[in-house]
Amino acid sequence: MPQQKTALTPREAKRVRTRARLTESALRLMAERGINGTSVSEIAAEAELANGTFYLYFKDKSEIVAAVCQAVTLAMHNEMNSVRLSLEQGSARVAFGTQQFIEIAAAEPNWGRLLMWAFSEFEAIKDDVSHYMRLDVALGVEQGCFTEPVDEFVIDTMLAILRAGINSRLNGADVEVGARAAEYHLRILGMTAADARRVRLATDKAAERRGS
Amino acid sequence: MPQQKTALTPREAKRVRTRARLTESALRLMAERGINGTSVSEIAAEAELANGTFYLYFKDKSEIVAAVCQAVTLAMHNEMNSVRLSLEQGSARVAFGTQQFIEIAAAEPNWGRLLMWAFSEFEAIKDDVSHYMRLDVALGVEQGCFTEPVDEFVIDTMLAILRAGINSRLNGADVEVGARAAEYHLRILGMTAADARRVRLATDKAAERRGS
DNA sequence: TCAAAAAATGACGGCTATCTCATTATGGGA
DNA sequence: TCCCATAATGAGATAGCCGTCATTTTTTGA
Repeated sequence: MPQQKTALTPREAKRVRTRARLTESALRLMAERGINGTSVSEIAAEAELANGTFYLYFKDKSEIVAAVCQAVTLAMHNEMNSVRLSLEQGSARVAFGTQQFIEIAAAEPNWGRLLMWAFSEFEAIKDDVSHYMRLDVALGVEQGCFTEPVDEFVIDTMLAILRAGINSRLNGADVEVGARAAEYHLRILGMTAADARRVRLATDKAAERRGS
Repeated sequence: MPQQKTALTPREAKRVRTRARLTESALRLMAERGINGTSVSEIAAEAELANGTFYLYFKDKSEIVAAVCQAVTLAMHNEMNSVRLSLEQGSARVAFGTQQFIEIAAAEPNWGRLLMWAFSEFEAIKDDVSHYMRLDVALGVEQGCFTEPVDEFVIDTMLAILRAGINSRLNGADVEVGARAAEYHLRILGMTAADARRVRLATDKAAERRGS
């Protein structure tokens, strides 16, 4: 692969750095105080820039909100994709994805907390988060793992459970809520409680074997 | 029972009427634009009152928010309590409560929409909504209907599913999402899919027999 | 009928937020 | 070295909201 890593002029590099400082500041503040609870001037101050500088990098506040939310969900998915994609059963991918998503949110609380706020204050986040979930569910349906009819309501319900799991975990709940959320997902999709547990346990082992 | 219906002086009656106009206006606007998205002056204007009049009836905005949210959850619970309390099984109460709560929210969309906003913008609503849910779940546990350990996370998950159900229903989904949410609740609580369906169907019949 | 009490008014001060723009600082390269 | 494109600044224009209060209007009941 062509390594054009630093094909950036010094000027471009500075631009990239400053922009990153803004998004990182925005992430920190928004995770703590919420999206609506964070002002542009606060973001700029946190990045040690003047208010007006912000607008050289983002058209308005909604633009940085979208950028930060997208960056976070992308980072979270990247962090689990190699293992996730190595699993061949849709049911296993659902179980792993759910558990792992919650664990990453707990390990990187700023990501998790931003997500919690975004679920309330930035509707579009749901599309980003549910994207991979939909793929995994579709795979499982194709393979006949899931009997329940899979429609929008099922996805919404799964998202709601995922959210509850992240929230519990951020508030100090035990690791096992991830496992429970994963099993709940499988049960919602039509598997028996016993099968759900079996798949989840098997997935745990497989993931451990392949995990970093 | 002593009928002291109009033991109100004319002055008191006017006060009550004006206050009601304010809460009704607040409900309408907040259901439409959200709680944070509705200003005190808008509420006053909708009630055809001046801005300052609002503050003769409520200390501040948070006070009317609490009043409206409490009134709505109370009204919703009242609307289903007679049937709900006549059911003897905790599992039946959970099934009926869930389904009915969603149906009432759909039949009275302002109530439903306010609830949706409140879930995001007025945390305390969760206590009001989950209050009866907790009682019904506890009853079921006592009766041995539910095998799953019942802790905060189960309640949070159930609330999340309830919310997803109301939301779907308000967005035009079919009545059956209520039934599905009810069955999901029972499954989360440890019942098999088959048992959940059986209980839900039996509850439907019992409720129909006793329903108004 | 009419004075006193209660209800209602709406302009206003204080605050905070967004976004603009004339101006200044910086640093890359001819 | 020093010019100039680019980056950064921060005061200010505009707007919205909250909550107050001196004033006016309405209503009651003697």
